[in-house]
Amino acid sequence: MTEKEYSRIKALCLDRYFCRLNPVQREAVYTINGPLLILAGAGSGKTTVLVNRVANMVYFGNAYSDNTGYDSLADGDEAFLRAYASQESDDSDRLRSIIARDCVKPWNILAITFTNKAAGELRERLDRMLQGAAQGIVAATFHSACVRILRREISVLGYTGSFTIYDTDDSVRLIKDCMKELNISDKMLPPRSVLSEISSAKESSCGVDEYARLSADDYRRQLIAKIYSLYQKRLFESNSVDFDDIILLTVRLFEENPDILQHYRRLYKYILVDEYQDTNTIQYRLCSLLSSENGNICVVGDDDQSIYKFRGATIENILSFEKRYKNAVVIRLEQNYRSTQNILTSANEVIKNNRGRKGKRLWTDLGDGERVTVFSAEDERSEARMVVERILESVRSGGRYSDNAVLYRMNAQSNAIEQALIAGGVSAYRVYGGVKFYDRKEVKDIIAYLSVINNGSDSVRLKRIINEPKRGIGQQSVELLERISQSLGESMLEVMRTSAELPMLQRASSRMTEFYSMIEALREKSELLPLPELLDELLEDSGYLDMLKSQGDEGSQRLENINELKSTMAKYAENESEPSLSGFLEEISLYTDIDEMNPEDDAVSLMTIHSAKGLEFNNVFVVGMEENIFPSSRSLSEADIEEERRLCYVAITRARRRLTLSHAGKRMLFGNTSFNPPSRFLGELPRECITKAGEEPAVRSREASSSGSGTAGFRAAMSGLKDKRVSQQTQEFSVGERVGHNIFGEGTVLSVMKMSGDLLLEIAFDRIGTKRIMANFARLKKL
DNA sequence: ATGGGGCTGCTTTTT
DNA sequence: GCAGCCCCAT
Repeated sequence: MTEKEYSRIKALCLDRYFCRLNPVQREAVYTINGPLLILAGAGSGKTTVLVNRVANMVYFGNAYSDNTGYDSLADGDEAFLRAYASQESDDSDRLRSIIARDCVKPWNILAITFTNKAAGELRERLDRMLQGAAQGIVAATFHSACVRILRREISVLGYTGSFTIYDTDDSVRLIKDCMKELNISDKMLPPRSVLSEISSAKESSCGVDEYARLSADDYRRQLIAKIYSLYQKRLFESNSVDFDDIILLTVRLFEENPDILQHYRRLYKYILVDEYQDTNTIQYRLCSLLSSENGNICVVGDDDQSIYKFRGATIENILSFEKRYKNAVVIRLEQNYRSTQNILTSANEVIKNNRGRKGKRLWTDLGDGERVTVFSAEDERSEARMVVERILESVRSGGRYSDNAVLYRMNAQSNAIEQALIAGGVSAYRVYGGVKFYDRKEVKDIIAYLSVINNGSDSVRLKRIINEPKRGIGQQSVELLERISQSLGESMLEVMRTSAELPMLQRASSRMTEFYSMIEALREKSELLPLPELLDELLEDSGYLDMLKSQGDEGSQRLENINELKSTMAKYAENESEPSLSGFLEEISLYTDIDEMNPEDDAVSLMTIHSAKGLEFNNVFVVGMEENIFPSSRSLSEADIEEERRLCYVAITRARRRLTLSHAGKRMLFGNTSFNPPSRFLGELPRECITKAGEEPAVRSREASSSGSGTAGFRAAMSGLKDKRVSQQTQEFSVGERVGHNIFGEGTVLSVMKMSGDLLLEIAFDRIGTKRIMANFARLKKL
């Protein structure tokens, strides 16, 4: 057999093996070495490609491109290959044994995703496709992959392996403490914004020293630099890391320890990154550290679905992949297997208005399908009623509740929909997001107890429970205790143990040693008892159970939540080969409730568009398509608007068969009413794909304006201003009066209030909706 | 040390 | 419109 012929037959065999894929998908599957960028449009079968590509790596290795051995085929092999290619044989094991070359070992593959859910799905599909051969492949989130590395290696950075992972709430508490210690008022500098500043510094791999260096001429940044530095010191003393540290410390570990880096480079020879458009600078750096030697990095993403810029994601990573990796292969998956053409054309037309994109057009062979409905409602209540009617209609004609999803820009919008569902007799719905299970106070308290048992240095969580339930260790004592602990360089728990010997703590010492003994006893039990039993002991010994029992109905509700935590624990203990307290804490600290989504239960899904990414539904409603809502009133720059538009693109492409977009002329939100014109995105939909419906004319509804609104100056003038109750008339402007503004156009005054020598007006502009502005600043004209 | 009342604040949020 | 947080009064 000639080499050419062998190569041809071999390709036919592989094509047959991967016959469920389209040719472009197969190309991606065959490209296993070197940098590869897969631009995967929504619904283009990206996970299928990833799974098949891994299968190809493990089963066939370089078979596709490696032609060696064509001249030394065993007797019958050639006939077999021809038979296999023409579907006369199904013996893929034999195919493998003939053509496979340098197969990749499963444990040399690291697949990184963003959510636990995506990681779980990937793992499951790999298992299904590869069966036992998938053993050893690491499919994990960025965070869990890094935690795994840190647990082994972090001692070289001075932490110990049992470190605690702080969530946002813990971090804010710690920031507050630091600010108090530094005498920085939280009025001037809100702790949350300090945290987000520190977080974005970490996301662009900017450490404490570098941050301080870059802050020389900015007072605010100087303050933050001080807080950042103390915050980091306290984290270290508590043997704790925050979410961003997980990645940052891993990168630092690699950069400062070439031998460790070398080890992981040899381990993870093949790296796959899903949702690459959502990676931030530090994640990029991590990937490039790991892959720069082998160059085997495959990233999958869709620049049009990048919606997490506000969390530090930089679309640059995907846009400049080809520049960073010179020999990168780029493959575009544009065939969509999810939606009808009307939906896809709508999505294409909307996203076309963005400038910074790679450019692609989704298509399908599923046919045009129904037109997209654009519904105009009078207010949010009738909008919600319309949604419910249509859901009921779809269920009446044979659909399931779970075929339906209602998507909105922000969680606060869920209420109106929920009310209407209840009113319409639909109890089969589930609201995702909002208050999360692990955010509940009692759950956090119990987790704090467990954290202290696991890591005695964890001072933030110790402080959370030291007097919960009340045991007479008040704020005064805690502050004293903390100061002593800091000056002695010992953990608070340790100081409590020896409190009897410290004159300053004499008064509270018996209660402190008692608390110490309780924790110590529980720690000993934690080494002997199964986790759920440890939890029982904890509830008993700490007095938490008694406290809840005395709280009546609310207490028993809380106890129920704790029991739910207990069953999560039991489940964990069952599934894990070596269950441990620290393992459990780690798992739940990296867990969110959208992971809970259960395709089994037949319920309407209510969620933000952000949470809907990656999901699909037959029948999708996007409500609140209004200026100032979607796009949000906070998005003023063109870049912000583009991100909103991508969000709109994500929303549209969730729909498989039917899509309804709606807006309300009048909406009650956060306790006041606003009149907003339809979203500009509605105006970008192609006429031939939509049907208009609804209760026009809503109050003051006009054509969507597509012009950008506002300027940096106005943004500055408006930021930080808060609306207080609707107030009485003042001498200059009165409610109901018509006014003109040189940028926003004409509008009606909704409310007026005095504010620092000026007037804060709330005005419903005809063209761009309700805005709050300062009268003097805005140079309003009376009409 | 604790409990209640008023004031603030508020997109989105993979981990 | 609501919840969480801070402060104050007890």
